[in-house]
Amino acid sequence: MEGYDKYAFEPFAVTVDLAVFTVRAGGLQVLLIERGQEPYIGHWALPGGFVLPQESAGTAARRELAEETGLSDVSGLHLEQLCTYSEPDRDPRMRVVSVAYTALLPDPPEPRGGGDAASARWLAYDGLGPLAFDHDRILADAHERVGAKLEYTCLATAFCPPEFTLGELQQVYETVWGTALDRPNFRRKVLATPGFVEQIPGAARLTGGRGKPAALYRAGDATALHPPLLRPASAPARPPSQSPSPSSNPSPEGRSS
Amino acid sequence: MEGYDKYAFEPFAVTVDLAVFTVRAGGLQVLLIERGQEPYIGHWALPGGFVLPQESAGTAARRELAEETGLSDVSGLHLEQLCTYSEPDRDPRMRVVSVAYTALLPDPPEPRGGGDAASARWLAYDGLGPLAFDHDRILADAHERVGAKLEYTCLATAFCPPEFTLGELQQVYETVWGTALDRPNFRRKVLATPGFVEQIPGAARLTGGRGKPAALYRAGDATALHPPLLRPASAPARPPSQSPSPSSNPSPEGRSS
DNA sequence: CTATTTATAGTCGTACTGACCATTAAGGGA
DNA sequence: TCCCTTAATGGTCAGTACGACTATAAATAG
Repeated sequence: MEGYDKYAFEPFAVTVDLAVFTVRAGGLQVLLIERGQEPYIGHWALPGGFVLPQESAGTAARRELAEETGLSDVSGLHLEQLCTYSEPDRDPRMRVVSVAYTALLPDPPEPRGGGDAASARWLAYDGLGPLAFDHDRILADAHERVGAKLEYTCLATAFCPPEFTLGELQQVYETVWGTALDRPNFRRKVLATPGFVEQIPGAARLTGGRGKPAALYRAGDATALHPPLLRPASAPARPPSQSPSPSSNPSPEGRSS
Repeated sequence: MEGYDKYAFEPFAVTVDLAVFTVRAGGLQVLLIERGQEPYIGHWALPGGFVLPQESAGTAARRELAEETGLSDVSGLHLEQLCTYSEPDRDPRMRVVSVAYTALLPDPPEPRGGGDAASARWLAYDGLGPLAFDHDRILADAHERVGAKLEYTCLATAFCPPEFTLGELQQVYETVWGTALDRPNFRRKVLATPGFVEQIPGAARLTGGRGKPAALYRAGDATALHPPLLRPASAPARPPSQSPSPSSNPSPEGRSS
């Protein structure tokens, strides 16, 4: 911070990029926009935009989240700073430093074309083609972060609507991790963690028609999971197959995919 | 990323700030510089500086680390991006977005006055007065991050010299967490984790004169701790008393201390 | 009515952990 | 020299957590 007058500094453009996840149709989906201009015209990219002069990056991220999803109230959603990407050549047009955020949505609406998004859509995380800029890497980092936070926080309820069954909560874990979990054991663990979920007395939901009705739960007030709910060491292969996260090294520097 | 021509954007200055920790004299110490000009003249601040036009934030952080510590080779040191701080008013002079990094050093030298640091010094983490800008918050976030990563990674060896005893390794945990740990249990846990440490055959070190000589160990090649080594729920009070982390909310937005 | 599906309840053995106790090997002081 | 202190090391034991598994209940599909 010393030496404002000793070092010349170059102005940077500062943007936010959003990796917005949801669990729908039994799979993990990501909100993406299709680029309508060069560079990377026709490629999918993460939604995002410039940080305005009077707002913080977090404020900008929440504003963009509202614009891109079309949701009128995004104040209750989970939004978390992921990492900042600053490779000098990550945007061929100019020097852009981007602060990436991750958001989790329960049961999202189809995105409207509002904001500056040409055409925003929910796409399955698996089998995504190459994204624009370094967004492959950002998305992989975001996926890894979300998967890790499911282990030791109560974050999974952020993917669920206000009332949910334990089966739906388990599907969140299975979808993000790409692994199958033992249902009785999962249930035992969740219920043994105070404040993770609380049962709604007398309520039950028919599970898509078949099977015994499941009790409904609300998110509790706990935020941490002690002890954590660790994902199995090796993924025992689940129906919606999951590509293993390509970023084994979480360091954000050193490469621009 | 769409709409470069629709939104006007204001240029930002982009800097890096470093929270550099070491364990010395039985306490946690931080590398700080004393500000020689307004604002916050006379206050202590985290070392840092501008990101240069042709470098990434990570490159800038490593360059600043070498300049401020006076170390000739910082390539092997642990350096990790922490968070980006972007409150519009965090620097009264201009709009500065700062990418914060955390570094861990074993047995560091006294900092020379090189680089642009007026006077850099190692200060005890406990009992620090208010720092310049929002550096109190950055430092608290860094401390919390380091403490958390000790739980589920093998990061603790980054605080230790190439050869160390298990007692020294335990002191790292106790110093960062501010809690006392049971020595036999700690030993059992560390040795039961494959690749955490490996014994140097036949080597032993006299522990400051008194007591049985301790075996020497090297850092292993493992990076993760499965299962994790969780810190005790409540801190059972250790000699170097530790101020509980003032940032219970890890979100980096919303306030500028 | 029967098979199927899903939720829920419980069992059992292993692994891990926290709280201890015991032994070994060094130095310091009377 | 003998004994005490200090620190490393080795071990026990019980409680908890967890993975694998079996069993029962309550709904629908045919």
